[in-house]
Amino acid sequence: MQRWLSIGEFSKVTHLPVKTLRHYHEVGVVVPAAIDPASGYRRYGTDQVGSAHLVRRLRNLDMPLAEVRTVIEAPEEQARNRAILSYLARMERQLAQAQLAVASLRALLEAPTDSLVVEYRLTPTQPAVARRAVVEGAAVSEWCAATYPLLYAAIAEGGAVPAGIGGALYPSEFFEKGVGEVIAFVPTADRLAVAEDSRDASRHGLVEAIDIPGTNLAVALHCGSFDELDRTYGSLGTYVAARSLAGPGPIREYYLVTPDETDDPDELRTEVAWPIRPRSEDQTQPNTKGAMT
Amino acid sequence: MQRWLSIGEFSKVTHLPVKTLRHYHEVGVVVPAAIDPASGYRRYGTDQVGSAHLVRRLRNLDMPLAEVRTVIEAPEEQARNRAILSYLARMERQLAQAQLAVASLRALLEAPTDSLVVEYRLTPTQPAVARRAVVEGAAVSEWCAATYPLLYAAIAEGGAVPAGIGGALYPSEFFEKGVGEVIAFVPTADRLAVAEDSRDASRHGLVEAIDIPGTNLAVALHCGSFDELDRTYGSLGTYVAARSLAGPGPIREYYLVTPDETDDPDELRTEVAWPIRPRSEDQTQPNTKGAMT
DNA sequence: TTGCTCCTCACGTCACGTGAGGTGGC
DNA sequence: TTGCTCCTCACGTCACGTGAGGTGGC
Repeated sequence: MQRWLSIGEFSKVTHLPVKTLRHYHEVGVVVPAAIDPASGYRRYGTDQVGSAHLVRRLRNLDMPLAEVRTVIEAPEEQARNRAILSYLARMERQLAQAQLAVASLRALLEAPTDSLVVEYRLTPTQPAVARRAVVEGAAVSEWCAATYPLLYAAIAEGGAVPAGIGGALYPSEFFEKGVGEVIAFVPTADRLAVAEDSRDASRHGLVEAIDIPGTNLAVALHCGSFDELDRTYGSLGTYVAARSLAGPGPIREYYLVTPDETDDPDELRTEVAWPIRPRSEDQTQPNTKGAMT
Repeated sequence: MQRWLSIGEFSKVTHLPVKTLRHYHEVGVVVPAAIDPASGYRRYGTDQVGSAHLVRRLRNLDMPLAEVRTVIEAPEEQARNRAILSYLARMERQLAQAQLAVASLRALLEAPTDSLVVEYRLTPTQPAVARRAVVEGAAVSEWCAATYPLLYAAIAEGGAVPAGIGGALYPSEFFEKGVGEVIAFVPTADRLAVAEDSRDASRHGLVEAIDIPGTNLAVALHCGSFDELDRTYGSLGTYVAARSLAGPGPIREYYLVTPDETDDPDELRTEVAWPIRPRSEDQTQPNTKGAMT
């Protein structure tokens, strides 16, 4: 009664194309129960159908094949289901992402280019608590959302209060390679000692006390979702480049109104700060405003 | 005042990695305004920033680069926006698809394998109106949704009424290659003459009058979403293979309760009919029932 | 002059898809 | 015996990513 299924039969009962099944065999995701030694024909067991259905669903959700393999090789059903459910959670976040991307595209098509107001600013060197990590472009808002609570907690633990707006440093590499070391920080009045403890305590949520170096900045205010930030980068970066103002150092963002404070993306306020080389005027008049339409 | 942007600067204002920009140059999606003849350095114009932003958003939505290129090369803004909006509509359908895939995976993990009731059936050759097309696996439900209204319209136009449940024929190739010629049909009492007219009238919604050949079938009822159909295929196909019953001809589906009749996917009813070779019992007792758990 | 930015070229990756050319099973 | 199914290579595709090795600009 126990019969094998040929690759064609298995294809029909799993809805996986034959070429795909051969590929899955090659990479070890769905391995036939037996191979006919004479003909080389693949023979699939009826008990492999359920597993193949699972593979098809996971691939429909774009789970990488390597990950699919570890899921279906998981010995206990518990671990397997946990892996799948965590991937589902990731997927659902990604779906929300895609919907934001659609909204962002709509916005780009409809919204006119805003007039740009650029402020020149000379920031002093400032102590801060900070956390750094090598982050991918797409993951940065998630990482920030996880980081700032840690920073505020570290400040509170140190018996201090924030001395300014929280921000982050993005090196050129972050944009040019799509991944780089990002430093999120919250300014403090003085160098915090407590932060050194938490540095030793845990390598994961590693919070440090550092100095954010002073520099000359060209600053523009971005109103709206982080997904739209490239537009302000475009306007400000073009403005800076057209005037040959660019200086060394990472680009900064200051988060004036954060997702913690509002649920409406339109109410978010972010300053984009482009490093510029010092100019003689800046020495005497550190806060100048220039406008462009 | 008009200045060029180097690839690094352009990368920062567009949030596109340098390697990606070079690739886009190579394939002609974002071509630098000028190339320094001495150094080979790419020079981007400030007016290219907006277009690059658009490219980034379209790629975030996984639009193929070739299509992105035609969009940004579209001379009139009208045509461009139409192309984008139609892609957005496609995307939103795909997002809905992905959410269904998540639901389908959840269902697979939670639902137990139902007991399978297999009915043997000998269908006579039957006249029908039909429409055929080479369809991809993923597009089939959409194609069917567009097709059945045409078929019912053709029957009404011919002054006839449907003589049975609508269905479709799926050749092995459809599953084994992932694409194949599908024939959707609605039975009629007699061969419809009018269908010949509509055949001449339009090559698009080409509706034909054909005979659906009689055959022996093993039939199982599928309750629920089309996305879950593979499970019934798995049970029924395994059942047929284990008993070496398989015969020639396409697999059929009969749509007893369709999405037109209910909005709840759980209420959908589809018969999956596997062609089997004739058996002596079937000659005398065409309708037998077998049950399996 | 040093270090940084930029260049090309060739190859790798991921998940298949596409023939070509040939053999086994009913 | 014929036609169908199945086999294995080898190469193609898509959208980049990854070095290697080298040069130009401030």
